[in-house]
Formats: sequence, C-alpha cells, structure tokens
Amino acid sequence: MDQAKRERLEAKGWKVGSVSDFLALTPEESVLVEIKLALSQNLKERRQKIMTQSELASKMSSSQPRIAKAENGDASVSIELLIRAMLATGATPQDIGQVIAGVR
Amino acid sequence: MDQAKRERLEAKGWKVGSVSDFLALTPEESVLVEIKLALSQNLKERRQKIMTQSELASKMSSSQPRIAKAENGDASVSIELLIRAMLATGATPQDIGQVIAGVR
DNA sequence: TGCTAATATATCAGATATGATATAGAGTGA
DNA sequence: TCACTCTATATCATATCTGATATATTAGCA
Repeated sequence: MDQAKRERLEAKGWKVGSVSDFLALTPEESVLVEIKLALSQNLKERRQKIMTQSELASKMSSSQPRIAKAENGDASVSIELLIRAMLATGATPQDIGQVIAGVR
Repeated sequence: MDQAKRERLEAKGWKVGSVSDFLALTPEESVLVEIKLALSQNLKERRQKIMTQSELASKMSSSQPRIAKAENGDASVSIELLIRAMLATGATPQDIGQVIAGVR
C-alpha cells in the first residue's frame, strides 16, 4: 500500500496495521479493507442517483449520520451495514457480489 | 419462506421477523440471511478440505467455538467474521463475490 | 469396547457497532 | 445577505459481536 492511500485510510479511523505501524497489514486485513471501501463507494454512487442519505436511513431504520459514515468508508461501519444499505438501494446479491469480486 | 426453513433458522438463533412473528421478514432482511447462510456453507466446505476449525481459528486469531458457530450459520456471527474466515482459508474476493452473487 | 481428535454448546466480560441527537459545514437559490 | 436542503462530524448510552474458557458431543479407529 502506498503512503497516500495509507494516509487516506488512517484519517477515516482505520488503524492500519492494528497498532498503526504503517505497513503491517496482512494480505487478509488489506483485502478486507479494500472490500469495505469498494462497497462504500458503490453504495454512494447508487444512493446518489435515487435518494438522499436521510431517505435511505429511514428506509432501513438507520440514521443519516451513519449513512454518511458508510459512504465515507469510516472504519466504524460494518460490512453488514454496508450490505444492508446496498440492498435498501435496490441492489441484488448479484450486484453486491460483483462489487466484491471486483476488488483488486 | 417455507415452514421447514423457518424452523431451521430459528433453531440457530435467528429472530425471524425481528419479533419472531413468522413470515415478517422483509425481502431485504431475507436476502441478508441468505447471504450469511451461503457464506457459512461455503466456508465449511472450503475449510474442511484443508484444515481443522482450531487451525483456522488460530490463523485468524479467533477461537474454535466461533468457527463452529460461523460454519453452522449461527445468528451471532457477523458477515465480517464470515468473510475474514473465508479469506483465511485462501478465498479471493472473486470467490467471495461469487458466493454472494449465487444467492437466489 | 475404550481412546483420541474434532466439533458443538454454554457462559461471560470486554470490545465494537449501533441509532439517536446535536450541530457544523457546504451548496443553492431568493 | 438569508433561508433551506443535504451531508459531515461529535458524543453517547445501549445493543450486538467478540475471543476465551469450560465442557459436552460426535466421529473414527485401535
């Protein structure tokens, strides 16, 4: 992972390498983060076309601030919430699978 | 969802319909459960070919009981853990994406 | 049958994610 | 400028998920 990317991640609360020692991400940890970011991005694109964050939030009984975090790749957001949000935008398992499969 | 399936799920701790009133799963909730179960199953198949639950657990600093729950589709297991486990068995994002895309 | 490895179940204290709320900032148009 | 909508950030009590531990059950084999 290059430095620019690392800095972007750390700003969002990712403890890159658990103890924040830079390049200490195992390949698995790294891929997991990439998957989250890919879902995050895709969610934002899908949602923006059809509704506001508030609308999506109430559709899935979440809150607007949490959707904002989800779309910004905040480390506190679970994959579960990302997927629930995708589904709430009308995404199918195929859509979601494709986003994940597209990582790397 | 038919009755047999519902009973299988409830036995594993799934509050089908949140308040446990039978058929009250929204389509999104339902798909989410299906995704978890698909990952669960696939994890078990992959893992069994190459290692024990204990080995997988230590590989990803989890515990054998948690892997057992993951493989049995226990409701207390997050998608996040399922994906981490898949990765620890050597699964690629493509593998994971395919499993999810295969739902329904 | 007994012995052993593997898996499943139960419990729990600590960690993490959650929705709610308040509020700040950014953008847009009057 | 103001008023309004949308999005981002901060804080927090509660709910959910976690690994650890103990133990029960199962499976395979001598």
